[in-house]
Amino acid sequence: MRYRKIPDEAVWRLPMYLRGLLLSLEKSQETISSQELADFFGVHPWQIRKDFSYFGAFGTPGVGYKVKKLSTQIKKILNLHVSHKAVLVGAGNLGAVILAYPGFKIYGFEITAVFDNNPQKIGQKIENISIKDVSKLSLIKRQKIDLGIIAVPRKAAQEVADRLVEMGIKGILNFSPCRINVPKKVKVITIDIAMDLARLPYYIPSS
Amino acid sequence: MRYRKIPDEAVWRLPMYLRGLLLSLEKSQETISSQELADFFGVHPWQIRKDFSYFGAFGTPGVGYKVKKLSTQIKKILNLHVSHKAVLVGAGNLGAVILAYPGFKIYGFEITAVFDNNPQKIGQKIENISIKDVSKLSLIKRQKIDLGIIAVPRKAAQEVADRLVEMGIKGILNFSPCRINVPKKVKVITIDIAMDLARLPYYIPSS
DNA sequence: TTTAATCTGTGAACGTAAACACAAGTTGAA
DNA sequence: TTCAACTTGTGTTTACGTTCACAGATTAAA
Repeated sequence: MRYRKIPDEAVWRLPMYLRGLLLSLEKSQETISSQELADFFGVHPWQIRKDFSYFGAFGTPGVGYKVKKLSTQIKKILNLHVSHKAVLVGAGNLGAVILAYPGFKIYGFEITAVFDNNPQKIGQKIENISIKDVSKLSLIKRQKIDLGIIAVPRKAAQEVADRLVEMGIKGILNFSPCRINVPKKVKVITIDIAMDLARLPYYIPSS
Repeated sequence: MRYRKIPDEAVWRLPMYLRGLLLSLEKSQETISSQELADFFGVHPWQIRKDFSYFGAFGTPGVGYKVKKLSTQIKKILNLHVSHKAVLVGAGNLGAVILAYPGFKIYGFEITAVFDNNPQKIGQKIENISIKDVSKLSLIKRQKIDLGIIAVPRKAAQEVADRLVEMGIKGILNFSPCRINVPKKVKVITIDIAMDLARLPYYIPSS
């Protein structure tokens, strides 16, 4: 394959494909075709093949893809072949849900530290992790944590992000409904539930 | 303006612009330029002007946009000028967080019904809404509810979605980590936290 | 009234991604 | 060994979205 710029969209879709593959793997399926995968997600098979082709040739003509092999390769592309440690800031209701969320494991994520600024919460444990004072965030420097999850009120989000960047965090999942500014080398993904909900009514014919 | 197909991406960005406008409105700002708005989100001003232009001309050359007027117009475009009622299915930890989430209000959303299948939860109240048996979902037909929020385990998600569609729900916000099949007229947005997190490590140089 | 500064709205140019079509590889049956 | 059925990988075409550049509208100052 000649060199070609990899579309952001292709990278964006890989985790989706990976989820499907891991599900097939659970069902002990050995091989899967682009058609099967496509049906699973409601996309076109050529889209999937094209996306894979940016990263190499993983399949066998006439057969399809080895589920196990392909999922391993996608994990490698996404840098998910090694497990990642994450720090959670904000131990409120949302923080508790995130901590208890079972879905992180299949991607190899582990939340190993939790911080909050509420004195009543500091020292308590949720999901077997004791909540520490956010002013002691530098504690995470000893561990190899490269991801941060922000689940604090909007007004505190930017400050927390700044601190996380100082501590060497490379990627941030932000649940506060606001943009946060970080150096270019740090990747931020913001999840804004209300905004997502606000996208629905456009497609609903008004009553 | 000549007729032109409106890019999905433009629609997608409108709720973002709206959030910025509502924030400016809180600060009693009267007018705002595309440049100001753009700086706020880290995008280009011509992108914003172009996006608006698909829906009409809202600004004044030499002045900018009236914050209040523009936000009203965007709300109208997004069909957010009327408030929307939503039903929540799944009163677990995640459900409780969603119910308590303060961000829905500014877009005019209100969760007016909650369902679960756990007998221990049915009858209890959270946020002053009593949890009802999911088998009695048809109760919502009397109310004018057009949005559904799914916060149940993956295996139950499709079934819940089917029921919601039966009840006439037009849009679904799905927090289960799976695709759900619905008729074309129903719009679904799926939020998969783990998948979003899985998108980060690609951008992190491996250690 | 004139001029300079400001800012919007939009056609056109450009760049990127999706969709297509098919060559080439693989399998299994005849 | 041959042929038919199947599936991948990718160059090309088409569609779409972004960026650009500027005409035209507005304001404020001279």
